[in-house]
Amino acid sequence: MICLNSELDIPLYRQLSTQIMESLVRGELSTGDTLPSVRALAGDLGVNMHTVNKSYHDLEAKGIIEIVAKKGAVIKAQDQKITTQRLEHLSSEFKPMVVEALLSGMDETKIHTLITNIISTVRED
Amino acid sequence: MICLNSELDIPLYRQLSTQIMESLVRGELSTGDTLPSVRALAGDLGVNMHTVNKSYHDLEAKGIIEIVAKKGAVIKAQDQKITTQRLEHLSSEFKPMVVEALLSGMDETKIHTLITNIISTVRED
DNA sequence: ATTTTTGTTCTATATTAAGTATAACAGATC
DNA sequence: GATCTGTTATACTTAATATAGAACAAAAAT
Repeated sequence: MICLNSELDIPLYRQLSTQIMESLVRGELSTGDTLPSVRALAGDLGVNMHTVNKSYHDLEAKGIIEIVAKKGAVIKAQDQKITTQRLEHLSSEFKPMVVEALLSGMDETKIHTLITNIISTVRED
Repeated sequence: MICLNSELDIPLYRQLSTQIMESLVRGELSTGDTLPSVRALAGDLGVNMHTVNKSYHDLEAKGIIEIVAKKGAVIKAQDQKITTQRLEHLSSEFKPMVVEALLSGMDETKIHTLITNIISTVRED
């Protein structure tokens, strides 16, 4: 179940993108599945059509879904090869947080444990 | 050496905060050290005084420095105890990236390796 | 004691991101 | 043919980011 919170300082369209990606990780969504229409989902979530549309295009830019004009959005098959470019992108996004964690007094082992716990909660929730 | 890039879609004040935190991790800055005045650093970096000021207050909010009015900004001693609250905050910030990494085809082991590499580059650079 | 430097505060402006709102278009579906 | 679809366009609001200039009062330097 998707649940958005406008009180958070995370944009609604990004909350939606993340939660759809989490559903994919959990296996609640699989390759070939069709996402609801932007109007239908916007109605369900109580947000504007354009907010959902932006999220879908966000997911398309990430290579997660494919939007077929005037038909709908379909989950794409995930590449199992990680490109060097993609790895560098992920690295630059992780870096500021790793620095923050280190300054909070966490060592490498504790950060690994944190990551492991996050993976567990994403898979179980 | 601090280097800002206005072409990136990361705010200048946040780039500055992160790079100061990296200097701390590397040991180039230590508890008790004084940061340059907001005007001096702004002049060196070619940005506005208020941008540096915002970064300093960002670091103060994170508990990294202490700003003494009309004197300067000093590096605070870092807490070595991680509160549950802080851990949950870090967890919620890491989560969207962990999900992205998983969908990129990375498994838990590969994410751990990525984190290890990031820590190495931050400490050596 | 005067000057300079300091962080702070205020006003102002410009740009961009985020979100909502409405409308119209044209292809796909029923 | 009517409905649903993603798309596109315009318009508006709010907030974040960044720059700019000015003024204030306390600290530091001379």
